[in-house]
Amino acid sequence: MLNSYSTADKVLLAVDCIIFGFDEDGLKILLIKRDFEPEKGKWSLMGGFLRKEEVLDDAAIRVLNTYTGLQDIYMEQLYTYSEIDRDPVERTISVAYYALINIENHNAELIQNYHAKWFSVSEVPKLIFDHDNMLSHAIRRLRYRTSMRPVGFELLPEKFKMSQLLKLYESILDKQIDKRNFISKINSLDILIKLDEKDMTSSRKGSYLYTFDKEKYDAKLLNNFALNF
Amino acid sequence: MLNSYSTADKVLLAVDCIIFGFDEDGLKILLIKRDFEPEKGKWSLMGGFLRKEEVLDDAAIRVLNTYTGLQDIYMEQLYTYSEIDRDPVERTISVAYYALINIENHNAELIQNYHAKWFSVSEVPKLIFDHDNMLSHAIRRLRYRTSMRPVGFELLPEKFKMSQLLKLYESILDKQIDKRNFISKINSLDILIKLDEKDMTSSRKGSYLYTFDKEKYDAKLLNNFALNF
DNA sequence: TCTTTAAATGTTATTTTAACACTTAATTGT
DNA sequence: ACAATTAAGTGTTAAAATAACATTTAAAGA
Repeated sequence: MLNSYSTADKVLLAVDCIIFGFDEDGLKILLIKRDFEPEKGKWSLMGGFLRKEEVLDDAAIRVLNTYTGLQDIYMEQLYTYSEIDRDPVERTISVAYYALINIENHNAELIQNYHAKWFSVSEVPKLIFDHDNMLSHAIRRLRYRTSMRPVGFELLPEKFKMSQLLKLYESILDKQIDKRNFISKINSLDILIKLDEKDMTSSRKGSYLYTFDKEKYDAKLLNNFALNF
Repeated sequence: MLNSYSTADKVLLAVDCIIFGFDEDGLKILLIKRDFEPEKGKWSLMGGFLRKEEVLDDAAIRVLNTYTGLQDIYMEQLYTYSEIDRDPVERTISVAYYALINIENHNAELIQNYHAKWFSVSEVPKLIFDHDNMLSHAIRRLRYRTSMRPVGFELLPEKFKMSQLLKLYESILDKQIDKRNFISKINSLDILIKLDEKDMTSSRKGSYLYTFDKEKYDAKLLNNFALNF
């Protein structure tokens, strides 16, 4: 019988979070060293089980908050993974989410307690279970998102240099982008505010700082466009 | 405690299938009239519960096969829905899949047994639970897919007219497309084989039939491209 | 004042896209 | 037989977007 609630099997549902950050070294993800069996001591995404009275989005937020102390974070559901033996302990279905966070804003203490560490996406160690698979899926999704919607507000500090934004796009798309073409395309989106302020730390000339125009940025987030670098 | 398998809640996991088809009237979806409570008699997507020993993809395939008799169908996981009260009987998380099928190939008898019916996407009745939401999500996804990868092989009969392919694109994207521009773009993809055969049923002049070059089609399916109509 | 360093800035050729209308092949009706 | 009908088939051009490319500038430090 297809549709009997009472006889249907129940399963464990987990959420796992792929947490992206960005700093001067490029695109990073946050991993934790598992402190329980199985695979204790191995690197892993941050995860937890869904609770009965909780929706998946909230479970993902809770997991992220538990490990990083962060709230109000950009998250998106990625995919649901259900291979029978993906978790060797017990059949567990996992819904993956990815988050974009500003590395400067996270709670370093919490991260230390959980033995968490930022890794460059190009230098990620072998992860437990099917987390490698989730990560590569998340990177593909982030690349796609970057070509269809603006990115940066979630990952950069409030004030940033154009060269930082360029580097962010280059690390996400994993390719070189012509500086002049990049600037004119970004400017055509009309989502940046150029400040009078300069950052003098990185060059003698100094470079202007920018912020995102949050309203225009959010408007662009809603309507997909194609931005080809 | 975040990670205790033994104390974590278990939940019911369902799959629901959004089944797209295409005929002379345009893009359609297959719905069933529920023959059990709750919401008996209302229109609904096809669904079923995940079994303990089954992966989600297989559950979606099983549900589709049960209602249509079809096998070897193009399906993609869409999204996982977890609102607390989305199913009034019991907390149920549902993983939605969408399928593209050739209407001509389905098993009409099975569909009759289950009181299934094809609806034009523009004339879909109110659906149970959050199925309306799933459907609009699926349409968005299908539109996106259509702009990034070829579509048609899964939905059209083996031999088809160029005008059918055009109409398929127009119904998916819900807009008029210039015939000449369409043909030159489709030809530039190099996925069609023009047959010597003509279909004489629709016009005095007759129109050439085409098939997809399956190998080239599948190759394009893997690498996203942007096709702007 | 000369050197150094990253920042800032525009132009042009190429490619892609969008807009647009007439001819053709065959059948049907007179 | 020929005129009318119907959907099929076919190219050109203007506009827009993209990609390629190099020099100048502002300030600090030697």
